Parts: sequence; C-alpha cells; structure tokens
Amino acid sequence: MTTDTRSQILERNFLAVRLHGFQGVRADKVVAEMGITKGALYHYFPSKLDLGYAIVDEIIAPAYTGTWRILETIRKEHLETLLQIAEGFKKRTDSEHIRLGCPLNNLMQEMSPLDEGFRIRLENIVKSMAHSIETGLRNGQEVGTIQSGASPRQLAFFILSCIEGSYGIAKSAQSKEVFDASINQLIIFLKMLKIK
Amino acid sequence: MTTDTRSQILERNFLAVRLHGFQGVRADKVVAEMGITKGALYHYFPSKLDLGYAIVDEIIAPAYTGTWRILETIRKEHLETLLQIAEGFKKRTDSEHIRLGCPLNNLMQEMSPLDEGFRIRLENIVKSMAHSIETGLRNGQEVGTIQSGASPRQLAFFILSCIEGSYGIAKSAQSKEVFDASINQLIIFLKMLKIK
DNA sequence: ATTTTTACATACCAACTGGTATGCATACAT
DNA sequence: ATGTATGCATACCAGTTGGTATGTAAAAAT
Repeated sequence: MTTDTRSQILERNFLAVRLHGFQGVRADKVVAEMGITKGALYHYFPSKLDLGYAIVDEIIAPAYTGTWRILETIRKEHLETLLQIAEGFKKRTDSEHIRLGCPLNNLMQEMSPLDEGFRIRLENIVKSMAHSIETGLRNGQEVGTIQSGASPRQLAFFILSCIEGSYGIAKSAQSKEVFDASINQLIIFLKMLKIK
Repeated sequence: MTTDTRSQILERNFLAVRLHGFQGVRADKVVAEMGITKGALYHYFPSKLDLGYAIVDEIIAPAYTGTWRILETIRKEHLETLLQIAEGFKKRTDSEHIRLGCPLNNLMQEMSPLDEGFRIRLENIVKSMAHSIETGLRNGQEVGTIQSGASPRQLAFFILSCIEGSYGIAKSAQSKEVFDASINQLIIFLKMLKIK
C-alpha cells in the first residue's frame, strides 16, 4: 500500500527526532533501518525540512490539540475535566517519555529560533492548546464553578508552562518521580480555583 | 593573555549553542568569526564535547546555581526572597532571552538523552537549584512564615518547572508577554503560601 | 644562552551530509 | 497492447564535519 511506507517513514523519523533532535536526525539512516533506501525517502518528501514539517503537521499537532479540545465543548465540570487531563499526563507518561521528553517542547526549543516554518507550526499548536484551556476556564467562571479572580489567559499559559517544564526538568533528572511531583503540585493549585 | 582567548572561545560558542544547539554549532566557524583558527580552538579544547562541557561548567552552572543559593543562607523573609527572584526573572529576561530560550533548558532538552556527560552536569545544576529552593521553603515553614501543608521538595520542582516551561512556551510564541503572564501567575500562587 | 613550553596558524583528511540523476519493475489508464 | 505514472533501488556528488599533523614565533624556564 502506498500510504503505508510513507507513514512508516514519518513514524520512524518522529521517533528519531525525539531522540536526536531534528538537526541530529539522519533520515537516510532511519529509513535504512526500515530496510528501504533514500530513494523511497526522497520519493515521498522533497527535502528533510519537508519531512520535519510533515512530522509536526501529521503526528504532533493532532495529538496535542486533541488532548485539550474537549474543554471547549463541555457545558459543566470544566475544572474537573482539566484535572482529569492533568491526571492523564501522569498516567500516560512512561519512562520513555521521561527519557526523551515532550516532542513538542523538544522541537520548540531546538527549532523555533532556527526555522520560521517550524516556529509557526509549533506556535499554532501552543496557541490552540492555550485557547482550549482559556475557553474552558472562562466558561467555568461563567457557570460559577471556577473562581472569577484569575485571568483565564494567564492561567492557560501558566498551566502549559508547568506541564512542559515538568517534562524538561524530569528529563534531565530522568525521574518519573520528579515529573509526578511537579504535576501533583499543579493539581493542588488547580483545585484551589474551585468554588465549592 | 592566555586566558583571554580561551574565555572568548567559550563565550562565543556559548552564544552559538544558544542559537543552534550543541549539535548545530560549528565551533571552527565560530572561532573564525573571532579572527582565529581551528588551531587555537583545539589547542584549548581537546574536542567539541569538551568545549561543550566547559560551557556548562564554567558559564551556565555558576550563573544558575548562584541565582538561588541565597535562599539557603537567609534566616527570614524566605518567601519574599523567592518572590524577588521570580520578579528578577521578569526584569532580566529581554527579547534575546525570549528568542533564544533558557540555555539550561535548551541543553537539557537536546543533550540529556544523547550524552551522559551533559546529562549529569545539567542534572546537577537542577538539583542544586531545587535544593536551594527546598531549603528556603523548609526554613520558612520552620520559622512560621510559610504554610506548612505543602511539600518543599515538590514545590521546588514545581517552581523550576514553571520557570523553565515559561521560557519554552514564550520561545515558540516569541512573546515576552506570554512569559510575563506565566511568571505572574506563579507569583500569585507563591503569595498564597504566605502566613499573614 | 639554550632548552622547553605556550599559543596559535596552516594544510590536510576521512567520514559524513543532504540531495540528485538515473534505472527499472509494477500498476494503472487509455 | 501500449503509454504513463507510481514506488522504489542504485550510484553518484559536492560541501561540510570534527579532527590531526606539522610548523613556528614568542614567552618562560633552566
């Protein structure tokens, strides 16, 4: 099947980017480990940069924006849903995640100052997530379950910063315990926003 | 002067690492822009990796650990000092910092999974900062100015995660406003820890 | 005064980089 | 049946990479 090879190339290179960074990836070596050659690689992607963009557009962006989008649609329990998402990060973050870090965070750090195509794409992912959180918090304030003093926009960036930062700190320490400690403190803080 | 050339090589390559990442740095091009050649570079540093280690040991580590160390020595106003440090991040973070991100965070993300020598060094910096914060918070609890419910260790990782994450999020957005929003929320949270 | 060490410059190199040009078997369209 | 597009493999390439070997003027040690 035609789409199979292409998506395999994408998936394998996504893993390689997580380990080596985009600049560190040798895409031809990655496909060689799949048993295919550069011919296939450059058949599907005109350049390494296009491969990188495809990884962001087709793998990273959907996964990240999808996690938070539900906050925009629900009519009640906004804070509880937010807490569940935070708990979800703890649950689905395994040792490989700790070792390799958050793919979004990694690419933002590496590529934002180097390539505008990457930067715009990654910024849009962050904007989308921040918008979902902000909307959820604002709606929660409007239905009267979330304290109205706090700024939803400011809180959205704060929450994302904590999560991305937790991946970063845990990555250097290679410690899931450190990650959980930080996320747990975030959860404690978020619970303070609740109106009982 | 012998130490002058060496420290210039260090400083210039530190800037280059901030922009391109360690893997992306071409150390010979960096020194060429200084008007010297590879000969000088490899005279002072046996390899590129050793140059990278020296950047961490001699530039990054002292700057970071020095920022927080005061928290270990003071006898009162622990929380106020912590808040001042947080405010300091806002003050001294200019547009170049936003564009290039936090050097520590950048290197952690890039090099932790790739090279154990880097990883250990960066982990030790984080550990040192976390220890200072933890000690400050614990002492504040003991003198009765900081709420005793919270875990100093957990809070320390949380605070560091927020700050590093704020750099990361702001870097992709290239926005000082985003950085300040996140730090401001951290400050609001920290003030909640105060016993009046 | 002579040796030794320091502080670089110059020239060179093998391995690797992202990428291209070409070939060719199969599938598909006409 | 025949032309054309697809899905790769093979071979090749110029530029770059981190690094070395050698040279040498000046400084420092003896």
